[in-house]
Amino acid sequence: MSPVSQPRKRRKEARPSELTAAALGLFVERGFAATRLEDIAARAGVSKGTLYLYFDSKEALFKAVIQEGVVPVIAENEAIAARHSGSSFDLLEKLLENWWQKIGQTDFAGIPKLMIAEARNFPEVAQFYYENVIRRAHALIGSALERGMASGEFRRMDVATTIDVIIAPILMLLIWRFSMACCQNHEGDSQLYLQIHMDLLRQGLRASQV
Amino acid sequence: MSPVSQPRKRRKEARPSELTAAALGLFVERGFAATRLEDIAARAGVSKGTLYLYFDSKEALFKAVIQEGVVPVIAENEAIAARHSGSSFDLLEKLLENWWQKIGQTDFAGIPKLMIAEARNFPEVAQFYYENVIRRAHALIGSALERGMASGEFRRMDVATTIDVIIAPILMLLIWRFSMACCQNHEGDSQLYLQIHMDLLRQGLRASQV
Amino acid sequence: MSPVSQPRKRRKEARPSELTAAALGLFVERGFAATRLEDIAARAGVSKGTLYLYFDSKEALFKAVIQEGVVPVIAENEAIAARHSGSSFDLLEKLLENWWQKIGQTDFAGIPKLMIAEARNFPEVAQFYYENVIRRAHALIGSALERGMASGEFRRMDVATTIDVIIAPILMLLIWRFSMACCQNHEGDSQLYLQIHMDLLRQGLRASQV
Amino acid sequence: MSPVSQPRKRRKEARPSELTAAALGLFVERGFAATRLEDIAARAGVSKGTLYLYFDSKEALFKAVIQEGVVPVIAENEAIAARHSGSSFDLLEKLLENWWQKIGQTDFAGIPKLMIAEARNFPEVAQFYYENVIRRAHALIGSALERGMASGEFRRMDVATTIDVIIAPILMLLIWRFSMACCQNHEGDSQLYLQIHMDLLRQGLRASQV
DNA sequence: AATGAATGAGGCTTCATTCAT
DNA sequence: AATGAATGAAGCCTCATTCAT
Repeated sequence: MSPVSQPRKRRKEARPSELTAAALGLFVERGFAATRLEDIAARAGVSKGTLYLYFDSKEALFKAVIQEGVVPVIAENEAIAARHSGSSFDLLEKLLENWWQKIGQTDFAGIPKLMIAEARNFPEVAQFYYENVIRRAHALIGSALERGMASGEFRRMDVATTIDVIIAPILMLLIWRFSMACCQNHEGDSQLYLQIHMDLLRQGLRASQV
Repeated sequence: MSPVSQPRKRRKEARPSELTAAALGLFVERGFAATRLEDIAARAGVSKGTLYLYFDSKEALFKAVIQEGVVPVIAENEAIAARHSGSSFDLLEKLLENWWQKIGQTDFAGIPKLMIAEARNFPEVAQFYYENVIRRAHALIGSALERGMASGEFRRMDVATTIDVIIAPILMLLIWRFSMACCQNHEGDSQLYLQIHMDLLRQGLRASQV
Repeated sequence: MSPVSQPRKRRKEARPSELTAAALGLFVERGFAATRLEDIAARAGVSKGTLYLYFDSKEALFKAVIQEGVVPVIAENEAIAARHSGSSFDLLEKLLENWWQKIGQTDFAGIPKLMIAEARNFPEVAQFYYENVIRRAHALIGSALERGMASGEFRRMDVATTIDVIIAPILMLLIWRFSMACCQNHEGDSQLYLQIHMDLLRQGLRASQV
Repeated sequence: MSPVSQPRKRRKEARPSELTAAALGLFVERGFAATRLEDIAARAGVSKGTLYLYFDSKEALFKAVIQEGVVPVIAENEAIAARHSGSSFDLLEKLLENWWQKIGQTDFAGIPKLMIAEARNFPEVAQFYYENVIRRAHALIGSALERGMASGEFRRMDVATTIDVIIAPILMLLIWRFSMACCQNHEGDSQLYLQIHMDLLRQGLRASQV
């Protein structure tokens, strides 16, 4: 209860996320199989055995990494959509902006690459991620598109597939950053990339003015 | 000299690509580190040791897989672009069509996912892939965009970044197929997906009609 | 802090030499290449993996075996020579006696056979052994011979080559013990062997009395 | 029967010894276990499979190497001893001279090192070598010593052990050449070495005058 | 007789996991 | 709670041996 004991306690409670953070970094960098628990422990500043105090196995650690990666940004965006009143395209931009703040510019940005690389090795985890992130994100975009079509702002389209096409460049931005980006000698400008994506969509989705 | 002696020789020459084909399949499915050479050998119908008659190591096999994945479809597309005379958007569609035939519907479709998952573990291979595939593909799209801007068909844009945005959904189509696709209960319709992508682009790239 | 915690630590420190001892025995018996790490581990009462906690590789273990085999007997003999005051032949006998006590009758006796069998496969190790053992031993014998020649006790001779001839039977005694000795049905009497060697030398080195 | 067919036939008959010669060289250089049959085949200028036309296994090849190494020099020396009429020391010198010509300066010189290194792995081969080479060589030296003692030329001695001491430097000369010799920067002078050995023996074996 | 492609047992090495401290 | 020494299963790779040509 003394102030001295606080850092210790906070430390203890913070441990799991310190460990998953270290694990996420290495899993993204090298892949699940090629990452050694010893390296994760070293990066987190603990010993190998300590990992087993918090996670039953390497696989359990992986699951925790992904589950922790499902941050409440989806819920946030659902709330944003719920109270949005402007144009549908504005909504899409707001959602993207929030995603960019909460995911794209944080360590969680590595999750998509990791999940894609390991989906087939961990089908249940992939399923979990799909249900809790992808499906909800799709629904979110989908309702924005439906809303825009209903109002006449967007042209008619196959919504389900259009969602995939819209999301693809956004995911790819992150995937690229954690894979081939090192091969490019020029820095990619994420802001510009996202802006161009939205520019294309603004015009591409618009109901043709006759 | 006799035709009888051929099968042996033909086998010898055909082996490497039989092996890389098997390896590609498993690398895409499980990742490089999680794939056992024994499984690759089994899939190719040979023994473990046989792999070493053709490749020095697992890593060398990986390199061969990627290098063999650089099929001449790029050159083909360069030729298509060179002799194209219609609208620039038509050119983009032709290039996509050929890519879909030669890559998207073949075993090579797995290469992008594999390369993305392993890029950081094999920087030289990634560099090779970048130089020989990505850079040339970018140049190809880029010249089509420039051509369309020059003719007034396309609106003005930051070409370099727009290329990335345009390519992203195409790459993502393949990446998805070899990763999260298994989580979806509905079949993805690739044709529809590509068509929608092109629809969005057709309208999105068009110079605004006053 | 408690004495109870000691055994673990003591073990940790004692391990390397337990392992090299086991390795020496098997390397001498079967040769480096024909010895399996698993057998070394078994002889030392540990598991295969434990070896790698202390040595990076089989080759590193070999090096350690040799380096540990360079016991300070040479230094001891150098000290003996430095303070010797009797006849030069007496000195040779003292050196031999000490060598016999500290090397010939211990596990280190196997080193010469091992080193000879593997010298060409491990040139750097051989070089190390040569510099730290052989060269110093030669210098030691050499100075005894010079001393004896100077005093008139020994006849004139080509010292460098004579050293080799003198050492040969001593090395051979050990080499034989770890190789062909098993083919003989009679026990070799090392004491007698060494005594006869010295007898031949006593008379063979003596300056002719005219 | 045509002259043209001769080289072929000679070739065929010569094969086994070409193969054992290549094998001896590599066995001596690297040891039995560390030598690959492929390298032996390559050195002999044949393919790996060809070895199995002449030898059942790697071990059989090793046996053949040793057996072929038991050249009739022993028989020769036995004949020399039988017809010798001069001093006993002269006989020892003659035997050594012949050995030096027929073994010491030929490829067979590597046999002792090889046999010593592998004796414990191939006890039957070692036994064979012991019976057919070592025992007979010992008997030869032994009878010369007995002869010299009987005539009063040599002093009294334990013959069996003295033989070992006498032979040791001779064996060591060869063993050294194929092991540690590479560590010395100066060339060893074998002639001088053998001469010094005999000088020591001449004086060392002599019956004390007076 | 000769080849060399193919095999698969076996060894070195790694690393997830356990457990005594 | 934390450590890190120890384990042993498993994978990469080698190479003696076989066999179709």
